[in-house]
Amino acid sequence: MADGKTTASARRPSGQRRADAQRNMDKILDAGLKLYSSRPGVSVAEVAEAAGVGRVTLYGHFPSRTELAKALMDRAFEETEAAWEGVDTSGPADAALARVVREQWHLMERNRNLRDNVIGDVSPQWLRARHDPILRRIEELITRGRDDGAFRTDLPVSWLVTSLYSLVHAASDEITAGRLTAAEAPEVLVASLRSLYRT
Amino acid sequence: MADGKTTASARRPSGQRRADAQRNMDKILDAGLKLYSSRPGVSVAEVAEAAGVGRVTLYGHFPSRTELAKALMDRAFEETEAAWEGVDTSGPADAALARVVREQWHLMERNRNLRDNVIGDVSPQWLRARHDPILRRIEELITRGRDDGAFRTDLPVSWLVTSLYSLVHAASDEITAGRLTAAEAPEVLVASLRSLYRT
DNA sequence: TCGAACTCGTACATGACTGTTCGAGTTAAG
DNA sequence: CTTAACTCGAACAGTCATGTACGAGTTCGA
Repeated sequence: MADGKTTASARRPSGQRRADAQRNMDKILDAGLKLYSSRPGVSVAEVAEAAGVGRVTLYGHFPSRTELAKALMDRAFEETEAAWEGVDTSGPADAALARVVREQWHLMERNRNLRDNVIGDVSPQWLRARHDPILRRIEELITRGRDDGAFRTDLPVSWLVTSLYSLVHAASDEITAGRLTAAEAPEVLVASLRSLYRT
Repeated sequence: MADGKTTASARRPSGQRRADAQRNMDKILDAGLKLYSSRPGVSVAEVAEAAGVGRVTLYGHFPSRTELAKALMDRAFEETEAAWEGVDTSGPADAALARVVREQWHLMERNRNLRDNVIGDVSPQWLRARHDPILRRIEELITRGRDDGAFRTDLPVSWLVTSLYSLVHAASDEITAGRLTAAEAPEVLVASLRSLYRT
C-alpha cells in the first residue's frame, strides 16, 4: 500500500506520525473523497472546512492540491484492490462477472466519479498508471469468458471493458435522476451486461 | 431559429445585425464549440483568442460566460434537431435505430461532451429542458420497438435511452484512446445496441 | 460619403483560489 | 512534566478569470 515517500510532509524522526495528525489526515481524505466524488472544481478550502480542519493544517499534510488529489485516488484504488480479494471470481465467467458487478458496482462508480473530477489536478499518465491494474483484472475475467465460449468475440475486449464502466456510470446517473432505485440498479446492470456480452 | 430575445446585446434599430458582427458571432460560436466540446474549464479569453476576436468584442455579443454557453448549446441542439429530419425513422424499429446511430452518433457524442463541459455554467434545469425534446425522439423510437416486439421490455425505457448515450460516449472515448478507429466505432456501437436491446 | 455600428487594446475593479509565513496556543508522547 | 509535534487564524503575495469603461480606429450600409 502507498509507498515510502508518501504525500505527507513532516514526520517525526522516529518515522511515526502523531496520533492526532493521522486522525486529521483521515478526516481530510474522508471529506475530500465525499466532495471530489460528487462534483468537480472542489477547492482546498472546501475540503479543509468539510474536514473540520484549518486550511493550513491541510497544507501541512498535503503540500499541494495535486498531492491531495493523488492521495485520494491512491486510497480509492487501494480500497478497490482490497475489495477484489473478497470476491469469488472462480467458476463460469458469466456468473463470476455478475458477482463482481453486484458486489463492486458502487465502488466502481465512486472511482469513476472521482477520476472524472480530478482530471486537471493530476496528469492523465499518472491516472492511467494507477487505474490500469484494476482494469486488467476485469480484462482478464472477460478474456477468460471469451476463451470458454461464454462471451462474444466479435468485439474487442477493450470495448467490453469500457462499456462495463460506461454502463456502471450510467446506472449511477439514473439513480441520481430518480429513474432507478439503488436496489434495481445492480439487477438492471447485470441483465444489460449479460445481453451485451453473450455470444 | 433561436428566439426573439437571444443572447446578442446590441442590435441596430432595424433589428438587423451588421454583416461583420454576424460573422464574428459565428466565428466565436465555432471556436467555442471546438474548445468547449473538447475540455472543461474553458475561459472566455481562450474562446475569443481562438475565434480571432478581441475579448471585448465577445462580451459585446454575449454578455456573460453563461450566455455564451447557452448560445453554444442552443446552436448544437438546433443542429441536432435539423439532422433528425434527414434520417428515415420509418420501418422496423431496430433497423431505424441502426440508421439513426450510424448517421448521428458523432453529433450525439459532441453534444454529450458539450453538455458535460458546460455544467457549472448553465443551470441543470435549463440544460434538461433543452435536451428533453431530443431525448424524447429516441424514447419514442425505442417505445415503438417495444410495442412491435423488436426490443426488450424487461428494462425501463429510460434505461435503454441512457445506455445508448452512455455507449456513444464510451465509443468516443475509445477513439480518443486509439483503441477504436472512427470507422469501426459506429459498427461496434450498432452491434452492441442490437444485443442490448433485443428481446 | 456620412453616420452609426462595430472592433480593438488597454486598463480597472472585483473576487476566488493557491501556497507560504508567522506566532501563539494545544496536544500527544516518552 | 517537558519537549517536540501539531494545529490554528490571520495575513500576504501571486495568479487568473470575470465583467466593465473608455477612446480611438475601422467597416458596413444606405
